[in-house]
Amino acid sequence: MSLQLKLPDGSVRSYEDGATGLDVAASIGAGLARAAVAVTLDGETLDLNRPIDRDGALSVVTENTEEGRHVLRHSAAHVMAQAVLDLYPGATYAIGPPITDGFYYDFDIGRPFTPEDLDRIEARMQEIIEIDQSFVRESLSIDDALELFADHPFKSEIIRGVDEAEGAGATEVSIYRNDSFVDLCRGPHVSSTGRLKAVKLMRSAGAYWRGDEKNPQLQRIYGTAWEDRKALRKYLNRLEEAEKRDHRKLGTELDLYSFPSDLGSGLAVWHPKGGLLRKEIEDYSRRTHLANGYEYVVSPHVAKAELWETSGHLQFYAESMYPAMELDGGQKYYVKPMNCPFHILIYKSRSRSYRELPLRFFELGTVYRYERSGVVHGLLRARGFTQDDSHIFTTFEQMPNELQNLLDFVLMVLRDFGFDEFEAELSTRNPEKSIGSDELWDVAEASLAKALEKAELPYQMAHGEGSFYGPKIDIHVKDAIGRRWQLSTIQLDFAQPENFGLTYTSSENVRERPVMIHRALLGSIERFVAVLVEHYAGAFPAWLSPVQATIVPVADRHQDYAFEVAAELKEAGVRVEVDDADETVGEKIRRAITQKHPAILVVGDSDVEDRTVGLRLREDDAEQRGIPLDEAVAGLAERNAPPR
RNA sequence: GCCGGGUUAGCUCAGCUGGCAGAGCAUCUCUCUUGUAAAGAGAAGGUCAUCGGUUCGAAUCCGAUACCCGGCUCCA
Repeated sequence: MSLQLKLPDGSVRSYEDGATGLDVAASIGAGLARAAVAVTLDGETLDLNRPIDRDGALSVVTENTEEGRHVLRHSAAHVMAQAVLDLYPGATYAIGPPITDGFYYDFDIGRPFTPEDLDRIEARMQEIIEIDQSFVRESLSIDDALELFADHPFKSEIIRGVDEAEGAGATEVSIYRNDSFVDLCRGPHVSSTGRLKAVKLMRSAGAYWRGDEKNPQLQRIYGTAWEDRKALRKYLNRLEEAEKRDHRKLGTELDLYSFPSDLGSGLAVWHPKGGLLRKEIEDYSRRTHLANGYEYVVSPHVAKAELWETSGHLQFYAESMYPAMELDGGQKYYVKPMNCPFHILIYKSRSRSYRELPLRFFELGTVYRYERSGVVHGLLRARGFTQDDSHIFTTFEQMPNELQNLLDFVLMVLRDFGFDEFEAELSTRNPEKSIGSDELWDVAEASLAKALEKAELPYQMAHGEGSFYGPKIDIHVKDAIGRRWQLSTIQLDFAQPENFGLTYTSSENVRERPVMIHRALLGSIERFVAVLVEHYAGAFPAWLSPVQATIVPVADRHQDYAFEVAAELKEAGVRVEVDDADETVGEKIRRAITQKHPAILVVGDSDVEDRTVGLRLREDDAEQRGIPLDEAVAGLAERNAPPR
């Protein structure tokens, strides 16, 4: 009997019975065999040294692919657990999966790991790697496995979980041994520890068993593993680059905003430069909404408890709300965590006709949410923030078209801010807990999906992840260094129109219930600014730059002319600064560059005489001399114009 | 909220086992009058986060509080 394996290039090759993945890889090429860490057979990943027991489509997983690194990292996690169990008798281990860019393992050791512990563990791991122990797979019955892991309660719990989840069919689990270390594991693994060429432990942290804070807290160690030292170094450089772009750091360096501790956790103040950046974003937002059929509304920051009872927030959302203020003889008021009830009240302020729908109320609404103290994170997760929030009230029939237009609008806005890679997530009904008719949900989900397809937006389904009151789309952008950020959200709501008894009069003169769409495009201005700062590393497009041009007089005698140039630029709408400090030209240029100003104008003797400027643009990194002032002003004014 | 780490000048950070609080940059003053990434000199700047404790003596040790940072969502 021979084995028929179909390779990715479409060819079918025959192999001896009992051939392993490594044999197949070697038959294709020695280089491939060296780089191989596993194979996939009809989608199932197998160890390289596992005999292939059936015909199928086979491909070789190499170590420099995401899938291959997954295998490396999984094996590295085992080696780390082995090192910890070696070094700390009495420690017990929980789970250790590969994750994006690395791996972790959770331990119960009775105390936290210190940085010195990590050094020791990493050193021990190196020893294990150098010994080059083989990973050996075995299958065990559930009962045998329970016996083997009798001293390790977390493992036992997992085994019992496998037993229940897979029902009568699954009576076996697999384990992997290397030397005396044994771990419950589905695999696959590299053939031996020597394959781990670039492993580094990153940090330790507390983590709850199965992520649930009611469970005991374990000690987690995060590490990373790559196919070679070079790839590891590249990853570490990437982390460094991300750190340089950190919006909290750049916010201080560029004097945009700060988080005074006297204010309280999660609350920011915006300095003049940050204020300007923010104003540009807000102006753009108002402008484009007004140009796209939205009506601008304004609502207060507090409202009576009854409003939040009607909306259901006090019932479902109370722990994220700032506590009540009591006044007027016991009347309770809450600071708003959301803007929707106010827009609903505007809708309800008079009777509505089908002729006015869809109604689109837009507001830059500032809300306050009591985020748990451990999760606030600069502007990305704050306790007070302003949403570019809108609520659209539409008939059921109009909904598909409205969603289509909305999605186009979202993408236009995100593109205007310099994002061009998007990904969406469509969250659908959870039948266990949701309100509204099947028809409502089906049409809504189909409309969302159709809108995504028409906009040619790649999307993933998040089945059952919709909230109880409606399905939603979240839109993620990819930034300049490849990170994903969730920004926009479009959320259908079948509950609030019901809660507030919203109606409109149809063409047949009957009362109908509108559908409500919540949506925020930038998300929150705060979070959006944070993402912009990190995306551009502080070097914003000219239209968003707080300072659009710096004028550098060469000597004191050029200052009058410098201010004249500044006045002309200001006249043309350019945000300009004159750096008249008692410093050298080089120093002033350096300051402007460090502050990421998009244009620097140097003026000296010849410029005063000829009414010209020396111009240095951020992207050119070289100066042009003797540009006529009129030309420079017109050029800068044009370059600084917002996208619309 | 929980686990761990942290908070020293506007910023970045030194300050060892308790014994007179420091540097660089920024700021201010003076000199220099400058043509594309840091001119020179001097000065000023601190309740060592806050409150309490231990001690002859606390930035340093202990406790509480506030704030910050890393995690707690990748599932054998």
